[in-house]
Amino acid sequence: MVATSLSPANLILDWFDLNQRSFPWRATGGENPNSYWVWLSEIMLQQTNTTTVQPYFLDFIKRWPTVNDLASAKLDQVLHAWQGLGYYARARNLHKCAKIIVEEFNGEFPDDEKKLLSLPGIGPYTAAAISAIVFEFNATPVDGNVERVMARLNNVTKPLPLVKGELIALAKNSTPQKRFGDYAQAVMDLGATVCVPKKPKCSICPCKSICIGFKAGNPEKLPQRSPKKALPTRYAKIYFMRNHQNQVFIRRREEKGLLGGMMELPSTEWSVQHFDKLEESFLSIGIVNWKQIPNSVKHTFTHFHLEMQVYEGVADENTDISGIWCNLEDLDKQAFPSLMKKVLKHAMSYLKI
DNA sequence: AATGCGGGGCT
DNA sequence: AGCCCAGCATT
Repeated sequence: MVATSLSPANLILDWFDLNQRSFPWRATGGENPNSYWVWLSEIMLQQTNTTTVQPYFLDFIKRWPTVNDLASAKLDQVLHAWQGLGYYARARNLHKCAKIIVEEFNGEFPDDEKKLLSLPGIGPYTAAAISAIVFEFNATPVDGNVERVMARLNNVTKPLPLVKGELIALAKNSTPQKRFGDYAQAVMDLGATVCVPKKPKCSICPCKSICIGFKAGNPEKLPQRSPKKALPTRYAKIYFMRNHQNQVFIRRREEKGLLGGMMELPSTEWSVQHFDKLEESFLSIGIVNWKQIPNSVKHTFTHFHLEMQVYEGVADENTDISGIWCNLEDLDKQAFPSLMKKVLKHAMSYLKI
């Protein structure tokens, strides 16, 4: 049946069979996927590349081989292991979800897409991915890869996010009535290795003959996106404060919001006002002789740039603010986000410690 | 529907 | 410097 074998789904599945990629979370041969591994990897892979995820994944399953082990861990241990991976709400929800799986689902992930969707950190994409990959349900996970492949195959030229619903419908309609897990991974693999955002490799694409976007001539322009706003810049002064025992003052950020639950050095407000307009409350809390460290630390978040001037000083014995005095050699045991690692490196490099 | 939420690896 | 990414939660 030529018409069937030339369907996009069959072309993609045939390509997948010849181009299997190996990942530590992916089942090989005939073995069943490990639901804990699939779930953990899918959470890590939200907005994050496989190359970035792989070492974190291996570290996690070594520390916590089962969902029961993860549920028994302290949140701070999980945040520490997650440090550098970003989107820290994922780590908090991961831990919360593990506890629910153990306490309410007897340690087993529910074989029900709606129940999966109700769990913290699991949205439409992840619920569909687990349903298809672990349970072989008829589910269609739609991520950025799938959106791009669908937009090009069907030459959808209207911009995201306007056409998101349309792309989801196209993805569902092209899902074959077989091999749901393989197909879900096949489309994403195609998007990650062939139908890539820049300079797609159409010459080796299994769908070249049926791709309307390719036929139209500019698949690399798809999907279109609505223009984004320029990021504002915020400024702050941040304080590398030691005491006479040569300990560093650190504290924990609030559980919610930006870098929630992670450790930080104290700083002024992160203000759109420039440095010279910033309040300098830390200059008056019993510190002698703050010195500004030359240059600044720059960092970019999802929605703003941040530029920080770093100050160093030694606190007198009466300094009384809320936080932790941390030994220098214990700093790497703390759950610092990348920004704080940059600041620490900047200060300690300057101070030669 | 819009916004907040990291960080790294491309070009 | 801008782009993208195996998205979710909140409002």
